[in-house]
Amino acid sequence: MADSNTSLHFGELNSDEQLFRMRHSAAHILAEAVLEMFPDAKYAIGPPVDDGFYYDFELPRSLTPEDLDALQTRMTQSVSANLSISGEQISKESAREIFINQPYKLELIDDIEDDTVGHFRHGEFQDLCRGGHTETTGQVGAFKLDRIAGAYWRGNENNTMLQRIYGLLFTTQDELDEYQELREQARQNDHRRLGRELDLFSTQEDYGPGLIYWHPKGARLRIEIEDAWKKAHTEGGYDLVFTPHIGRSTLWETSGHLDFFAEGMFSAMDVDGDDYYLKPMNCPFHIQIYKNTLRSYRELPMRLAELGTVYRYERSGVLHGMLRVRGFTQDDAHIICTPEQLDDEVDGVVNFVLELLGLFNFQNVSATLSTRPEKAVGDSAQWDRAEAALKDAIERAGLTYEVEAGGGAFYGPKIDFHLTDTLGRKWQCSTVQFDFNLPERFDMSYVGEDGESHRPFMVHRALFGSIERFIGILIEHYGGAFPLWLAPVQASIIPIADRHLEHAEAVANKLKQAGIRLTIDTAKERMGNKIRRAQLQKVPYMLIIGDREAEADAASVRTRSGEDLGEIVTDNLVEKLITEIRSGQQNIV
RNA sequence: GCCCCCAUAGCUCAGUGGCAGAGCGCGUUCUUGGUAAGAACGAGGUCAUGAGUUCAACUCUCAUUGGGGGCUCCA
Repeated sequence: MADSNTSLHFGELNSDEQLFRMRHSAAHILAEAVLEMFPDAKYAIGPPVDDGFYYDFELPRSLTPEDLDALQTRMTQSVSANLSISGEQISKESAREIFINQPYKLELIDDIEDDTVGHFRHGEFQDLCRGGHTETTGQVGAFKLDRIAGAYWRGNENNTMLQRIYGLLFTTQDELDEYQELREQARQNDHRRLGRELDLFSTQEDYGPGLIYWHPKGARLRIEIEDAWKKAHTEGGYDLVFTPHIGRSTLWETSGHLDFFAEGMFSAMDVDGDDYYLKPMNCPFHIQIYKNTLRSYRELPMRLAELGTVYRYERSGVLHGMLRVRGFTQDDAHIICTPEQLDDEVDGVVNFVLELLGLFNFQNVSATLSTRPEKAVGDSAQWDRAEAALKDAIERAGLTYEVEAGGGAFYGPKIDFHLTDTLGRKWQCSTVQFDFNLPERFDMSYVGEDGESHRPFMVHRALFGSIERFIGILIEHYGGAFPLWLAPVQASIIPIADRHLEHAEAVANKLKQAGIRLTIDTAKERMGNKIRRAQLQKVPYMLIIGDREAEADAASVRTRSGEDLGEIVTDNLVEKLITEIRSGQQNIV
């Protein structure tokens, strides 16, 4: 446990540490304000976070937004008083006396292993705390209480639900304002908003939450992505398959899903007296394809890939746009291989992930390696082997990664790759998971060089994770302004007057023959308005057709970034667009 | 699932215990134009659903459904 912070001065601190202390002190000041407002409040914990701080409380009533304003005002008073913040180590006994009426603090004290605990105070306020504070309450910078949320005590859903107050805090008011401004801009890129504005997808709230309807433009985006995926997989040595959407209960009994994943599955449907289930995963089906005949080591590695649509019962509170849904399509594949092939296969998958994400210009991909949990199937030698294969692959690829010790599934270790949405929330997309369970349960085998039967290794992997989630993130990533090859509408042809329609159609035909997706805006509107409409739809190119262009068999080209490329002869325009489309697609492999 | 908030036109949102509103979008007509909004007129609503309180409920209360922010979960 850290001791008092008073020996350090701000000048010696790097700014991260300084900000951390400001946020931590602000949390204390918040707790002080809450205790003034509610003398009976029970206060729990209040750490700094990425954009500020929070503190959890048990209160006699629910907080309202007005309460936040009042609390903010009280906090400001404490800041103005510029009280000195001091800390010391005290015995657990004296701590228990101080916090005699604070059950959460007492629980924390009990769990601290040292003989002494940290005790911090400013003015009348005191808190159990390991330290890391500013010297006075006047040094906390610019803050704004932001929102109220619920949070379980110690993150356990069996415990009391506390009220959490989040505050934003930055060194200066300018930085705080800037952060709030940026956050507001980020909201403009929310995929749910853009999905509606750009007519990409919808959910039908009356007819089942968490189910995505792909509108023509969203479907086009998806088709382009799936086509690229299929091409890359075919070239990458995968075999594409299709499997059923439902299976008899016997399949799910063998796979263990009815034992371990029943809560995540939709209820059974009766078919001729048997229970059938919608698939929550594709694995058991791919395994059937493998097991359909006796396999030789010569056939391995076998890589079976499918854009497999699965349905999972997700609890209502977790659904979120396209990012967490109840029906989604995994770009799933199962690699079945010999132990000798393992390292190459894992390398191949990790590189494939990076190539595919590279196609969409995702930067700063971070990985998590999750290792053996306490309850696990398979022997430890296998686990060691698999974990080493994953770790080596990730290091050879030069990725930064975190290790989540014990975070693996009971059936095998895994690597996850996370992408970040517009509001900074991380979502698991790509994943590479070993499975020591299903090969056993389904008694998978191959005949080795030695003529004996062997158990193969099996790796689950998904590059996008789910098409829905990936495209949701992708919409935010591009802010709806997709690169030309992905744009649902690549060009909008804008005739200036009705007499230019004929040439507009001639240009359209040439572009269409080259496979370019376009619309002709024939509305009885001014050109300026048509440009505006195309602009709002984030159409990459606007092709203006007037007298001059009709004369020259050309179009005046405007980009959605507002650039005027001037008049381009139609044939050259086709060439230009095709080149740009191909270069976008060929970012891959 | 849990805590809090929310639900009014296709969208974004005002509003009141006593006749339902705006902007955008949509339709019609006029306008035929040169790089982000031409004009006029018009159509759109069981104010999410169900119960309750009231002379009277879109408005207050409760429940349900759905949405949002978190928490938990995501073998």
